[in-house]
Amino acid sequence: MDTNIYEQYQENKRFVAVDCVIFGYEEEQLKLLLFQRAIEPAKGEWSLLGGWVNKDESTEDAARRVLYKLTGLKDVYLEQVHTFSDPNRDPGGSVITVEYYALIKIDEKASNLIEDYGANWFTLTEMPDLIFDHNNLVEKALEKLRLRSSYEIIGRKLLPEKFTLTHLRNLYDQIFQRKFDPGNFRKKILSLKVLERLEEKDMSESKKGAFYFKFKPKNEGEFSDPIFKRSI
Amino acid sequence: MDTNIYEQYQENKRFVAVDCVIFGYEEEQLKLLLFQRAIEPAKGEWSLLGGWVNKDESTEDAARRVLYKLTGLKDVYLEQVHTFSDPNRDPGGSVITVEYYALIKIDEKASNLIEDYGANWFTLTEMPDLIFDHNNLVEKALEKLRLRSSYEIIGRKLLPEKFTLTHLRNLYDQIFQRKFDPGNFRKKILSLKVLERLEEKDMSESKKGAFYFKFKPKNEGEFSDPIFKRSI
DNA sequence: GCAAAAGTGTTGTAGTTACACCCATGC
DNA sequence: GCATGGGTGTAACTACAACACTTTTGC
Repeated sequence: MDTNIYEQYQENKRFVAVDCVIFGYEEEQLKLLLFQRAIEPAKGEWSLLGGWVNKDESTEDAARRVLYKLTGLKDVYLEQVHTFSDPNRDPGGSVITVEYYALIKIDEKASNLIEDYGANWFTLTEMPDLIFDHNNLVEKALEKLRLRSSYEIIGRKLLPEKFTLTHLRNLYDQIFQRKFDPGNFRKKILSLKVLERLEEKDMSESKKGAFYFKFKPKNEGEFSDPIFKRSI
Repeated sequence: MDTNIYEQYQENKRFVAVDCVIFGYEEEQLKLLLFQRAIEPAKGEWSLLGGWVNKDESTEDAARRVLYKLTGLKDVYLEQVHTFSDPNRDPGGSVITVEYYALIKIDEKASNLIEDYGANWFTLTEMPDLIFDHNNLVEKALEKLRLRSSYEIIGRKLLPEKFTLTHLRNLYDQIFQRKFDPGNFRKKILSLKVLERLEEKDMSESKKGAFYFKFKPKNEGEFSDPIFKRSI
């Protein structure tokens, strides 16, 4: 964009950043990707992945740009969470940040890149304290993820191609930090008819073996029923 | 704030605005307050109430500031909706806008001030087309209002001090754009025990008369049950 | 045969819907 | 007395939770 007729209001232009809460699923654990901050203030302390929103760039594009640089991944699921703008939230200066959460499949390509940035995966219970208001941001992202997970089965972007219902239940146990009843969870999920059973079994977890499932292709514009109809 | 160690990144500072979707309840109708835009581009066309976010001001403070200037009201209910940042959303230049919705009680003081600004109340069905992406913003705000209204009784900030259950139901009918069953709605609302029945009746709507109710004072930190436990 | 996870069935409860029905009163 | 909104009652349905039970198979 070349012209901007608002240039007369120049002096109240603001720093705008994005922060990403990155969720991944590895070793049957829901994990969070955290970084050691590269610039002052609080250099070296743990934080979310952040970056400036460039001139003439949308915040979502900015989030995708920093995520791509970091993981090499392009098809990342992103959802906007909230915008934080307290002028004192960042001791380095007044910065407005737009928060997103991202769901990514952890694979080796991504992992190698990630390591180069001194980043680390943490479980929700083992994560360190974060800088500024980032602990709040994580809490907000979790709330949003829970809301989303109660409207649709969220595993599509987190789980591998094929997975057992125990894997999926385990993911939900961790998102909601509670134990779902195995029988009830199975019936609920299968009643939604968004999964397709493969003929192959995972024999690693039990003698009997558990059937693998995969997501049916998602028809454009189609919405599944909410997973939990009650007391969201 | 005096120091800002980010000044080196100066050139990607951004214009940040707030836009407010203002809901009010008047003549038994849920209404939206719209404005004729005062500056170019699209000067004179209908839009939401907007304003710049000043240097070292939070977006919520900015929203309260523009609302106060407009209505003289200080205790406005505000909820952040979403942040829009497509560089082409505003033909005048690249502007990031943080959207809030506001619930206000329409009274005379406020009305007078509002009129001075060439603003007008519209019902959802009669509102004109809005500039830029503001139609989308209204839709988003409505979704958020519906979500909120299904978690708690929203009337506190919209209805007058005393009101009948028919008034409240009528408000909900309009928020959700559907008809609630009078009997079921009554039982549901009363079971939440957040309303107190007054001894006075409203005789204007029926021969029998309908009892007025008012909200019980809200205890700090107390959350009411979700209103609809099923299928939000 | 037994442990252990996979998978199925059963029962009770509570939120919700649809709708019938009574109440009070101004016309 | 009857129309009208106010207000109460009830039966059917459904989602859900709790939990008992069966299946399979490696050890």
